[in-house]
Amino acid sequence: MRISELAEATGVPVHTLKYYLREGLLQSGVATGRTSADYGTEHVDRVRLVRALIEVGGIGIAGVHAILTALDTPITSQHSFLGAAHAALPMTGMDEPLTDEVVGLLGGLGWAVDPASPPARALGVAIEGARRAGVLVDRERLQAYAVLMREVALLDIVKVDEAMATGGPGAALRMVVIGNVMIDPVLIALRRVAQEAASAAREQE
Amino acid sequence: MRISELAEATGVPVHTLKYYLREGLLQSGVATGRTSADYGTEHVDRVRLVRALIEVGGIGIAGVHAILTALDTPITSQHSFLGAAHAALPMTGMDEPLTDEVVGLLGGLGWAVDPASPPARALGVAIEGARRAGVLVDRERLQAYAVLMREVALLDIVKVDEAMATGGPGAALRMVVIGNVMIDPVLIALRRVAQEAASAAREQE
DNA sequence: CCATGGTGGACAGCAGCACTATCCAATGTC
DNA sequence: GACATTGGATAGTGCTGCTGTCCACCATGG
Repeated sequence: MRISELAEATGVPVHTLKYYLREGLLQSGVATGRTSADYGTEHVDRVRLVRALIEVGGIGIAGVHAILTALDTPITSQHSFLGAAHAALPMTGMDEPLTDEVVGLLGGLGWAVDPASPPARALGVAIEGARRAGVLVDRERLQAYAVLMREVALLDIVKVDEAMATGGPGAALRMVVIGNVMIDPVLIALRRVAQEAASAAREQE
Repeated sequence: MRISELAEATGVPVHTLKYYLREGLLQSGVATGRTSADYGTEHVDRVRLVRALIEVGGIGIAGVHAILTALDTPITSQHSFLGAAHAALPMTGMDEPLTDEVVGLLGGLGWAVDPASPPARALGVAIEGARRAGVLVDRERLQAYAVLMREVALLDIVKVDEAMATGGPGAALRMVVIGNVMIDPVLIALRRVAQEAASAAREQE
C-alpha cells in the first residue's frame, strides 16, 4: 500500500500523514524504491489510533507521541508498566508536588500510592482548581467519589488482565493507555446522562 | 477596587482582564469617573472562576462564555435548568445525532433521556471514538460503567439539592455547571489513582 | 499646578498548535 | 517519453489565548 492508498484508507490527507511521519507518530513503510514505500494494515491501525487520540481523546501531538513511545517500549513488570502508562498520559498538574490532603485522603482509604504518581499529583491540582472555582469539595465527598472510581478501576483492571492473557503485555499496556484516554469521555458523558435521567425520574414522581 | 488592584488580587495581568472585559467574560466595574471604575469581590470571584474553568477545566473562551451566560440567565423549572446547563457545557460530539446503540443502552437501563440531550449524543461519539482507537466496548462493559456513573450522578444531585436549599436556583445552576466541569478532572484522576492502588494491592499478595 | 502614571478603549502582534500548501528532484508507471 | 507520485524540506494558514503598543483622558502626590 502506498502512502496515497493509506491516505484513502484512513481518510487522512497525504500531507497530514507526511506531517505525522515527520513528528514520529507514524513509522515509515518499508522502502520499495527511492520514491516509494509499502504501508500495511498496522499503519492503518496506527493512523486511526492517532486520529482517535487527537479528536476524541483531545490530547495534543506531544501527548500522542508520549503515548506511542510508551506503547512501543518493551515492558518488564506488571506494576511498573501501569506507572509508565500513567506517566505517558497527559494530565494537567502532574508535575506539581503531592498535596497533604491527597496523602491524607488516600491514606484514609488504605490505598498505597507512590508519592511520585502523576495522577495523585494531578488529583491535588484538580481539587484545588475546583475550590478556586467556588465548588465546596470536602473529604466526605472526595471519599464517596473515590470509592466509586475504585469500582470503575476494578472494571478497567479486568479488561487489562484479559488483554494480558490474550495478547500479552503489549496488548495490556495498550489497553491501559488507550482505555484510559478513550474511556474517560465515555464516563464523563455517562455521568451527565445519568444526571438527566435521575432528574427526569424525580420530576416523574 | 481599581482594575490594577483586581489584577493584583487575582494574579491576572491587567491586559488579560481587559481582554476578558472585551470578550464579555467579566462585567465592567461601576464607573467612578471617566477613567476609573470600581470593582468588587464579585469581580474577584468571577475572575477566579474564569481562570479555573480555562486552566483546570480545559474549556475554551467560547465555552466559558456559554457557561457564564447560562449562569447569568434566570431559570424556570428544576429539570429545564439541568438541560440548559448541559447544553452550555462544551463536549465534543454533542451536535451529532443520537446513535441507536445509545438509545438501546439507555432504554435497557430504564433511563428516560431526551433524544436531543447533548450528553447522550456525545456519549455515542465517545463510544465510536474508543472503538476506532481499537478499544473493545461492548454492551456489558458500558452498562457496568453506566451503573457506577449513576451513583456518581446521585452524589452530584445531592449537592445540587443542597445548593438549591441554601442558595436558591442560581446557586443550584452554578453547582451543576461548575460542579460538572471542575469535578470531571477529579474523577479522572481518582480513576487512575485507584488503578494504581488496585494494581499495587495485587502485587502485594 | 503640574508631572506622573493609571485608565478605558481600540487594535495589532505573538506564540503555540495542528495542519496545509508549495516546491523540488528523483522515480515509478503508463 | 510524458506525467503523476513519492520523500523531503520549508513556509504559510487559521485558530486560540493572550500580550504589547498606542492614545486621549484624568486622578493624585508633591
